[in-house]
Amino acid sequence: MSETHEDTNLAAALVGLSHHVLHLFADAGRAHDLTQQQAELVCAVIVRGRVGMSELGRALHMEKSALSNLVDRAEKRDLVTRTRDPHDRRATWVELTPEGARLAEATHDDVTARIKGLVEGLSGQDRAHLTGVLTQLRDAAQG
Amino acid sequence: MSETHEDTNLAAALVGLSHHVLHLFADAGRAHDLTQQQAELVCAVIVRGRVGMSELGRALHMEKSALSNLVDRAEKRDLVTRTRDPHDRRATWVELTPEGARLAEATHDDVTARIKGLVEGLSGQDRAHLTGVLTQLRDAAQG
DNA sequence: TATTGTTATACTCTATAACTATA
DNA sequence: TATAGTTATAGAGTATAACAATA
Repeated sequence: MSETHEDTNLAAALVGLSHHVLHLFADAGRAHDLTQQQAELVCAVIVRGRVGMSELGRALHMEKSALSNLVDRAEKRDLVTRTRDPHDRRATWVELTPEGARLAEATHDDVTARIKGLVEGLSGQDRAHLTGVLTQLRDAAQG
Repeated sequence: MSETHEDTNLAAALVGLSHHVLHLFADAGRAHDLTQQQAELVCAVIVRGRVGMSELGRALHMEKSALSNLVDRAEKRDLVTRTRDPHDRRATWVELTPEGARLAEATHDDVTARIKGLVEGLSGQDRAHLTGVLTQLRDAAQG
């Protein structure tokens, strides 16, 4: 197999797997009456503790206006709260409510468990290697 | 690092990377005035040649009604056509129009190129290993 | 009866651009 | 001037359920 052809296979496998992984948020969220985007939002907040709108936009790859709307709806559903940063009054911090934290934890655990189930067919060596490579790729992508 | 902790890292890296990969469709599509979902649709069709609604729904992880709406809009924009299967008149085949095929090829090439750019920092050995593992995971996920 | 797909309804999500407030 | 975020508008995407047609 040529290198180019193999890269094409790599790309196809990565795209198919990415679809599957993000769909896990839809599945896990549905169990708690959260949309996929709401599930991604609360999981992104819980792993960061407290997070600004800009960082959240980068993490979720959303325009600031789309994120503002998403946070609006999440706030109405008592999942998150907004607070102003007193040191830079332009900035907003997003935090989970107790209810949001409860759903976020359940959803995050569910997604993580599903991913663990997905990779359990791999050898420990393959998993360790995969973790290193994926981390490197993700950091390169976000860098 | 414990195995459990390492699996958590694996899950986090996979989620972050999946976000990035699917966002490539949004970027690549925008260059041709396609939404992310339209870009995913025409790319899914071009790699399959001609495809039924059910298979498309599985590939894109969409409910049949959502897919029906997406294909409606794509048909209005002259990206795809629907034809009835004469052997099973319940079934519908989706094909690309010449215009749809042109945009699909450009978008697919663009996404593939971006993914190749992403993995070019890896050694040939790491890439080959990654291709094997990702293919295995994708097939397990879709199986 | 089961399957394939569409339609109806009511939301949620998103992009673009114009806007406010703060730095 | 630049940055952080919101609002307005209009359209795209989605889930649920009810529906029609075919197998």
